[in-house]
Order: sequence, then structure tokens, then C-alpha cells
Amino acid sequence: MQVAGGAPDSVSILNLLPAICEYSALLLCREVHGLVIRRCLLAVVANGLVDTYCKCGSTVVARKVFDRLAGSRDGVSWGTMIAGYVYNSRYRDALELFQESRRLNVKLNRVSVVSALSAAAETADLDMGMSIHSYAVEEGVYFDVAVKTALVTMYAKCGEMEKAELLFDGIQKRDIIAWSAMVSAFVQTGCPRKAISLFQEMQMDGIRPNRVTLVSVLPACADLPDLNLGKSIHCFALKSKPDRVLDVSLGTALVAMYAKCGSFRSARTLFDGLLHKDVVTWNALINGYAQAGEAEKALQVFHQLQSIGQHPDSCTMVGVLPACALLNAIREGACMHGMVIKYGFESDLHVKNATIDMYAKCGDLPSSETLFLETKFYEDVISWNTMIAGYMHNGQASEAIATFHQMTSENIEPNLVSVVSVLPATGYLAALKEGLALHSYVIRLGFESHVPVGNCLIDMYSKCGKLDYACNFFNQMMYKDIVSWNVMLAGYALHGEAESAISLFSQVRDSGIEVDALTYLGALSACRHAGSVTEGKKIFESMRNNHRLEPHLEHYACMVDLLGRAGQLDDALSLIYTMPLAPDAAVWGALLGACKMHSNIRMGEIALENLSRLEPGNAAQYVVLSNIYAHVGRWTDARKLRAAMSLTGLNKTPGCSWVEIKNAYHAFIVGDQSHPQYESMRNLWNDLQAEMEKMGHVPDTTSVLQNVEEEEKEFFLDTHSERLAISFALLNTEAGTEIQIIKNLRVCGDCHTVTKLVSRITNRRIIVRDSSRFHHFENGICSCRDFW
DNA sequence: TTAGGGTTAG
Repeated sequence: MQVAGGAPDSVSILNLLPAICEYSALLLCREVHGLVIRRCLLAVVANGLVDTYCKCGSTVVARKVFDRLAGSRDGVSWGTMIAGYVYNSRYRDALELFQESRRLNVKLNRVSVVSALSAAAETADLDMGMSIHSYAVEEGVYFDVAVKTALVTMYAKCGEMEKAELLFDGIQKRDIIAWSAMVSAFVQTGCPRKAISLFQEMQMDGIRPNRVTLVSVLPACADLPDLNLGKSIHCFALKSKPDRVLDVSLGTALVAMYAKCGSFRSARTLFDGLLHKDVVTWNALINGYAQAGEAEKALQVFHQLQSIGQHPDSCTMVGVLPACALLNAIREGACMHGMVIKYGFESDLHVKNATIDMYAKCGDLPSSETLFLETKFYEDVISWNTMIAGYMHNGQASEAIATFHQMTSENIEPNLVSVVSVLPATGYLAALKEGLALHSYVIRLGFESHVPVGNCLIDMYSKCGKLDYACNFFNQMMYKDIVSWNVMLAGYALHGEAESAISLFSQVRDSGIEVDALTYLGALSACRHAGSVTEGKKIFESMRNNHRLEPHLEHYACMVDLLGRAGQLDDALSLIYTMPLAPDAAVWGALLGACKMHSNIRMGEIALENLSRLEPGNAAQYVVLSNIYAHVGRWTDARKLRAAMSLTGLNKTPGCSWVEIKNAYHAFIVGDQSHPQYESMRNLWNDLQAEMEKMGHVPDTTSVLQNVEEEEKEFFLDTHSERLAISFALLNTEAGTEIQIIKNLRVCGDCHTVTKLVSRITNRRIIVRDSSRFHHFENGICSCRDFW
């Protein structure tokens, strides 16, 4: 038009603007702006420019044009600028502009109201949303379908589903957008069933779903999952497209649906056949694999994405980081972190938290901590929860608890996940006071009726030695899932309460709840602790016969242990030889333990041969066999084995015991003499030892590893970590106080006997939780029936 | 100038 000579008129410019928008041609927009800038700008042209600048991504210049309009601004100018901010995700700016219009008493039209509402929805700013709602009512734009639809979405995104539903029900003539908005609201608030029934209701109302409706309802099929409905939507989508070419969003939603329904072959075929794909489509496949635990596949697709030169986005990284964590692939994970930095996704919270989690799961806590300490993320509850879970994943239970406390002192409100993450730490440490405090906290937050939280509480109480509290809580739970039954069963097993466990097991079988492999493991391990061979065999058989559950390695290890302890070593060995899975170290270890108990050298050697193949670095098994040799007097063999161990540099995991005194944890490692109170502890122990000798106790040194003189062996026994912890506790608590010790390994035979005697001499109740179970010592007796 | 949509961390 310039070739023609004259300056372009307003109409030509207005006609040109939509094309500029379509191509996001910012430079062209500036040029047009330059042409009109010296003239008296008509509001209609200025509004067009504001819109075009926003669509080209430049809200700053758009705002300048808007500001320059000053007095000649009309309702459309305000609506355009607010909508422009929303278009560019500058929701706070949109809301501020809305508030400014209120201060200036400008009358806004329905477009401005709709845009402002969507900004309030995106920022989940309920107060703001409600004030826009009142404004809409005052100004009489409230009866508009678009305004009502925007209100429905705003309330849904602010978590006010009841209000959203009420408003939706009140819309007289619902259009397809209103229906789709409500379907989407149900999907996003985790109500897939409601979404699907609304989707069906809409069709009965005579409204034919469009592309957006289908894309909105597909995640509901994935969440349920309902593969058949997903497939029928796929057919519907193809039928309504004569060329059968799916658009990117619909293709992506379908890929995600198939992947989440576990139908990876369909997901892959569809994905490969899609004509239009973007990075989100790739993410759907990558995340589908990652969430199903198919980490290698996820990474494989990621590398394929890179090989075609497509750049990942932040969601891609959120998919691949957990895949690295799953594979414990720290190097790959660190490369992903590098990529996050390269592409500038560091400021994305999802990415940051996934990176923190990846490092923690791969055992690199310092890297997690460094990322976490970057202040900006310090305010996010998920970052805190990730850190708590990360500490727990690495066995740092006291760090997990400390982090939880720090979080509350920083005024970050813990949520359900925080509680579920920190409760296992209190169980791990048997930190009852902490556990009780958390329980009251749970009640205050109103989380007590939440099933996973309740399950954690049962587990915590039983691990803290309070089986009665665990039972009471379990019995009063309104809703239980299979996990509730499983943790209760495991609690009975941990406390050696086989009868209660077996009766609970038959209750759950009769209750109609579907039992799983862990239910069986709980029941079997209760039988193991009680030595109930017949019952255990029956349960093991019914696993396959009645529930079609294939026993896992853990079940076999448990059965071998049960049979072996009962002296049925041949049956145990033939079970190992006939099992369909390749026996692992736990299975052979159970046999070895039983061989020690019954001094069976022939079988012990078979077990050790297999163990040294499976776990060449683990010394514990060698110790057991050398103990068997020593026990039957084959000293030369015992010595040879120990010499071979020291040559190959095998190390035994050092024993460690903890005790809680006045809210502080004290840890003792075997042989540690560095404690400030060591002298007094030693003296106290010598006195106890003299008493024990008077009672006729002769130390059983067969569990001592070192090849030394008998007297020295006794000294080594005396430095076993549980004895250090017990003497420390005796020194630092009032007479008569109960003592609770936790140990990382199993208690040895002599420590077991000695603890019984100490409980009698000192008149204390002593509870020891070792890696296998609880031992209650009182007045010279121990509650457990299966110990030596 | 406007409302609904695909992938996302603990």
C-alpha cells in the first residue's frame, strides 16, 4: 500500500493487524506503529496495536501505547490490555490493571471481567476472584454465559468446587464451552468419574463434543483408568475427522491416556503414526514410561527426542529425572541436571524438586541440600517434603525429623505428604514421644481420618513398641485399605504375636478386601517368629491356590527360615531347589542361619558357597559359618575361614545401637570407647558382670569374630553396641525407668542372655528392637519364643 | 479484545 504512494488509512491498518498476530511479527508491528505514531491516534487503531503487541509477546510496548491513550481510553482498551496480560501469562499485571480500573471507576465490559477472572483462576487468588464476582453482579454482566463459565473455572481452580458446581447448575443455556469447562474442572480436582458422567450428560442434552471436550475428558479415562472409554473416544475422534488426521493436542492426550492405562503398545503405535507431534507429545510418552517404572524406556525415548534435534522443555526434565532416580543412575542424572541449567529450567519449581529428589534417591544428599538451600525454593512445601523423604531414603531418620521441625518453625504449613514422609522416621528411631507429638499434630490438621496417614500411625506405634496403641488405632479406623491390614499384620509379626496375626489374617481374608503379597508376608513372618510350621505351610500353600499369588523371594526366605528353625533343614533345602525363582542372598542366608542353630556343617557349606557367589563383599555369612565350625570344635576350619576373610579384606557391617534419653538420641558403635562417659559405663558393666557370674553365667563367645584368646573375646562381647547403649541408659535414667534400645543388626545369643540377666539384676524392663523384631526383657525373662 | 484443552515434582 505504501508503493501506491499515500499513507495507509486506519481501515487498512486494522485489516493488516490479524496477519501480524498470526505470525507473531513484532518487527512488522513496530513498523506499522511507526507509520501511525505521528498522527492523532484513533482509539480503535490504538486498541488494535495494544492487542497486536501483546499477541507478539511484547506487553511492555503494549502498555506504553495503552498509557499514552490516557483520556481517550474506552472499555475496549482496558479489556484488550487485561486480556493481553493474560495471553502472556502475566496474571498479576492483569489483576493490578483490573484493580486500577476499579479505583478510577472505569466501567468494564464482559471481556475485561472474563480476562480478570481467568487471571484470578491461574493465580488461585480466591479473594480477587470473589471481588470480580461482586463487580460482575453490580455491573449486570453476571448473566452472560461466558462470565458464568469463567466464574466456574475460577472457583474450581481456587478449590471451591461446591461453588463451581452450583454456578454451573445455574447456567440456563449452557454452551459447549461451559460444559467443557465443568468437565475439565472435575478432571483437575481429581473427580474423573464425575467428569465422565457429565461428559455423557452433555451428549444426552444434545451437545456434540468438540475437540476441546475430548481433550478435556481423556485425562479422566487415564486417571480411572478406563481403557475402553478411552478407546471409544479415540474412535469418535477419528470418525469426526474425514482425513483421520489427529491434531496435536488430541493426539497427545490419546498417547498419554494409552500410556497411563498401561497399554504401551497402543501408545507407541499411535505416537509413531501421528503426523503432528510437538514436545508435549514426546513428554506424554516419556512420562508414561517413567510413571510406570519403565525407566530405561523413558530414557530411550528421551534420547530419540534429542536425536531428531527437538529441544526438551521443563516437563520433559520432570519426566526423565525420576527415571534416573529409579535406575540409581547418578551420572545420567547429573547430565540431566546439566541440561536443566543449559536450557534455563532451573527456576522451574517442578524441575528443581525433581532434581533434588533425583540426587537424594541416588544417594547424593549434599547435592540435594545445596539445591534445596537456594532460598527461593525454601518456601515450597514440596521441596521440604522432598528433602524429608530424601533423608529417610538414605536412612537419616533424625535429619528427616529435624527438617520437619525446621519446616514448621519457618512457618511452612506441612501437608498430608509431609506427615506421611516424616512418620516413618519416628518409627525407624522408635521415637515414641516424637511420634505422639506428630499424632496430635495430625489431629490438629484434621488428617487423622486420611487412610495413608492412619496406616503410617499404626506402623509408627508398632515400631515404637506400642502394639496396643497400634491396635486401638487400627480398630477405630473408619476406612481401611489393604495397607492398613498389612501394617497391622506386620506389627503383630514384629512383636511375635502369631495368634493375633493369624486371626487377623483370616479376618482380612473373610472381609472381601483383596489381599496382596504383603498380607501373606506379614502372616508368614508371624508364623516364623512363633515357630508355627504347620500354620505357615498352610498359609504358604493357600497363597498360590486360593489367591493365585506367586510367592516372591521374601516369601521363600521366610519359609526357609521357618522350616530351618524348626529343624526341618532337608525340607528347607528342597524348597530352595524347587522354587521357580533364582534364590537370592536372603533365601540362602536364612538357610545358613538355621544351619548355625542346628550345627549342620554340610548344609552350611552349601549355603555359604551360594552366598559368597551372590554377595562376595558381605562378611556376615563367613562369620556365621566360622561360628558353626567353632561350635562343633572344628577350630582349624574356623581359623582358616577367618584368615581367608582378612586376606580378601571383607568387612562386617558394624553393629550400632541407639537409645533416646530426654529427647536426644545417643548412638553407640561396636567397640567404641570414645564416649565421654565411657569410664563410668565400663565400671557399671563390670559390676553387672560380677553379679552375672554369681548367677552362673558363662559368656558364649561363638559369635565373636576375632581370632583371639578367650578372655579377650569376652571383652569384645562386652563392647557390643547394645551393651554400651544399655549401660549408658542405666547411668542416665531414674531407677525403674523402662529402657528402649534399637539395633541395626540382629542381637547375638550372648547379648540376648545378658540382657535377660541385666533386666533381673537392675529390675528394669528393657526393650530391644533389632533388625528382625522386638524383644521384651523383664525380670530375667524374654517375651520371644524363637530365640536360640 | 473474551471463557474450555494435551505433558509436570514430594
